[in-house]
Amino acid sequence: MSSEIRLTPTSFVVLGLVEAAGEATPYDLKNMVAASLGNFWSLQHAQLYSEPQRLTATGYLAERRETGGRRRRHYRLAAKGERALREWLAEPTAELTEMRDLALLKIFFGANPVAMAAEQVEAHRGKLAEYEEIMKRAGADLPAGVRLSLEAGILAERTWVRFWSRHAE
Amino acid sequence: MSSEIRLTPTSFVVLGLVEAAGEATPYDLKNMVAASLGNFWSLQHAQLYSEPQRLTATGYLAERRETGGRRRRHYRLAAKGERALREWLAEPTAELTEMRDLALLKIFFGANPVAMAAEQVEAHRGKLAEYEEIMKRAGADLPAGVRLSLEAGILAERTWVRFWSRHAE
DNA sequence: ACTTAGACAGTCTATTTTAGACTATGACCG
DNA sequence: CGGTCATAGTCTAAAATAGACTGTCTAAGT
Repeated sequence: MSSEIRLTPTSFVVLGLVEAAGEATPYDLKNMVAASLGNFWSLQHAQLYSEPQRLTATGYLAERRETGGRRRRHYRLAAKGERALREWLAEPTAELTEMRDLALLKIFFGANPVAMAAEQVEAHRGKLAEYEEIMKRAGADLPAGVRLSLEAGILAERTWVRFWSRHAE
Repeated sequence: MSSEIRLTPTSFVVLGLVEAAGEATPYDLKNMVAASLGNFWSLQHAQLYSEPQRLTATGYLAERRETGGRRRRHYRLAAKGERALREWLAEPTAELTEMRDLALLKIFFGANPVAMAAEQVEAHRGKLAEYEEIMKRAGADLPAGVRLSLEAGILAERTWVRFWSRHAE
């Protein structure tokens, strides 16, 4: 439990996922991210190995290490982590969606929108279809928060499909 | 012109802005970012001091330094930078919008959406109003690409206002 | 029994980016 | 002349990214 660290969004992603799983290895986390929140909050898989170590060193997580075989590390929430997560969840934020859209950046600097549009429409349609599929299959059993963020993703993708379609000529 | 560097989106932001300005100091760039693309592609102002140096060292930009006073550095596009920018603009991308939304992340992990919604509606309404104001005042004279990305921002903000309003109860 | 392909699981490094404190210069006002 | 505000720039530690690289286990085919 060395000197304190700053808790970043990445930290809360780890804390939140570990809580949801009860106990998880970095590899589990990686799969959880890929299947859900990775769609709207991307991070490097290497982070899912280093961040839990940071959080363990400072008492937010507890680690249990396999003695044989791959000596995997299994993490669970420590009381301190639980508390930190609760507090973070309770605190509303006025921070806005931050977006990074390479296609839009190119347009801004004068790239030809028609040339961009075809690929973008297709890519966004694909994402939209994927989300709608998840919603159709699993929508009803999803935890409320997960479903809500999925809905947000669907709305956002629809917006982009509309936007780019308009410029596809 | 030392060993090559990787050109990142940040590099193209600098190249693009320098081209638009003809010649610019980091401080000019900082103001340009704040007034326009900073809304949809955030970056640290310190980057606008270090990135042009990187680009100058590798021949993408040319630097002219004031001899007296503040010894400001003025940058303009070198032929190599011009070429790189052209190529980047011409190349379409299938990369999707990447978004980072703290409020949504909290919701995902079970935060109370009603508690989040009030602040979010207000913040997004504010942003939307700001964009619409710019569009109303300057819309007609804006370069096409700039106007288009502004339109995209407006659509996105409307989507978010609608989403959060629905949950504001 | 042996091998090998593919899924599973994790590590590493260099570079970039972020957060944000800190410093300095010039211009104008009383 | 001194203060204050806008202008302009620097610095550092910590965190994140890109992506190559290395192992381990299982199961199917030979």
